[in-house]
Amino acid sequence: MTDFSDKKLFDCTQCIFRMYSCMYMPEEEYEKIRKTANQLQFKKGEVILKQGSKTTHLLFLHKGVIKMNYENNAGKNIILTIVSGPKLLGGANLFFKDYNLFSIIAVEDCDVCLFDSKTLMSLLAENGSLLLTLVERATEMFQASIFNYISLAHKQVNGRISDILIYLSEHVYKTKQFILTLTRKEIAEFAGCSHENVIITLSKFNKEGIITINGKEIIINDMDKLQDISRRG
Amino acid sequence: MTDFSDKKLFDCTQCIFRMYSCMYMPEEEYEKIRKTANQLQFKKGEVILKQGSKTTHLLFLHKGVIKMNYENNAGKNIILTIVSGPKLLGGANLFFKDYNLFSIIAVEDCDVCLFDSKTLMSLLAENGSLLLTLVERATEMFQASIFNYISLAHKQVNGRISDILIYLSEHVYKTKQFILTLTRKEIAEFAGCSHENVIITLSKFNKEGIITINGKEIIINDMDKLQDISRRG
DNA sequence: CGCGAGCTTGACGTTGTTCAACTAGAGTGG
DNA sequence: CCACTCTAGTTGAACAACGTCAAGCTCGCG
Repeated sequence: MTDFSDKKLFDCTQCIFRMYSCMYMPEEEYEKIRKTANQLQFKKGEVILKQGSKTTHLLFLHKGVIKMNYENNAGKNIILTIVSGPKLLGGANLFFKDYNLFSIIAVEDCDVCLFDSKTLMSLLAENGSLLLTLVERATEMFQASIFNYISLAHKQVNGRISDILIYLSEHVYKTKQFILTLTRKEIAEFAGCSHENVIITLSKFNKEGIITINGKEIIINDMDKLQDISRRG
Repeated sequence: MTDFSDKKLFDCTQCIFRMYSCMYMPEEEYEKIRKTANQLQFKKGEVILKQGSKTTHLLFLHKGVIKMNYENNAGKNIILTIVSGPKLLGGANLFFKDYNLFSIIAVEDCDVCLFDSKTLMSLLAENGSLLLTLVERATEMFQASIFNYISLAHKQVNGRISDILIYLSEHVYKTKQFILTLTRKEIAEFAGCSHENVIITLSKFNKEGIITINGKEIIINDMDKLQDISRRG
């Protein structure tokens, strides 16, 4: 984690969070929030918000990829979702609990802004339109979570891995040819199966020509077939 | 579905939704919402909100038990969660999409109030504190959904059925001895397994004395053991 | 009485986990 | 510069978990 305190890592005038805010509140009001902001850079693997800690901050992910990780009481890791910036995070916790239900961990190097949630909430209580917008954005992860849930509940590993490949391609890396920054073990934690099973399934897809694997690089050759496998389960 | 139009089925002054509302807005404002309200009774099995239909209403469940049901494109039903009143529902969809992501179906006879969402939203935009409260209540289902997701992802059927029994006992029927209004098939759709497997697991728990089954009635004898099975997966 | 829906049980095959062994690459220290 | 270790990836075999199928059972209802 790197903190440059007074120095600004990224330009606040370009910030999407600011854009939302200033649609609904005067610049001076936004300044109150911005003053509580803390620009940070996280390296791959670093914990941004820790499960169980107090929810003192709302988090805006400018750039990079994170995983939402839940560690159960048996010490097993479960990946709830993978998200790439720019996106508002942590609102999930904000409306529920005074502690984080899960950890947010950098999967790639990330640029992040932390906002003091108390200041923000007090402003939001007086500005319903902004709150509505933020709630809409912040709860996006829940929708992803529900569809993951459906995928896990009624599909076997073939279908789940297909779902994950499609999701990564469309929502995280935003291209059909990407460098997989997740390990096989992490994919297993996302798919809810053993890492051996991930390997077997991926190399099966590779042999069948649906995808091409070059080390860490994955190319999706036949998106239709992948979607077909996903549909069948 | 029964609609008495002018007649009032239940007393609005006792309504929890009204209680929330009037904490933050004058009675006259609340009256605007109440005028759009539609008191309805649904019988077991009736669809209250249909998946895919427009989200024109927010739903307040006064009394009864409902299931949130997702039908996938293969025609399979998946139960996202089971909820008993009094509870605010449909907020989930409200903040995402202009159509319902899933159906809400009565599992027991239900007393329900439907509110026009446009009227409500316009009032909410000017009343952040109420909105915050509603968001907190309405998004409760997401938290349940996440924990179901975790349960499904990394537990086998023993653990999942335990989770469901604990959940039903603590959050739906609110007692350790209850009449199961769900069929074995519905439990299977909730747990993500075959209905035969539900039966086998339940009768195993019965033989081991953890629960007692008398037809539709279930008594949880050993909650600790159930929680232990849930923990181990 | 007969019918259908929900429930139950056992046999059997498929799917997925676990375990163990092996390979390759990256980092470390003598 | 090489041996050592650690991590990630890979593969196959044995075994357990789970779904599917088929049959029979009970209960409520027309």
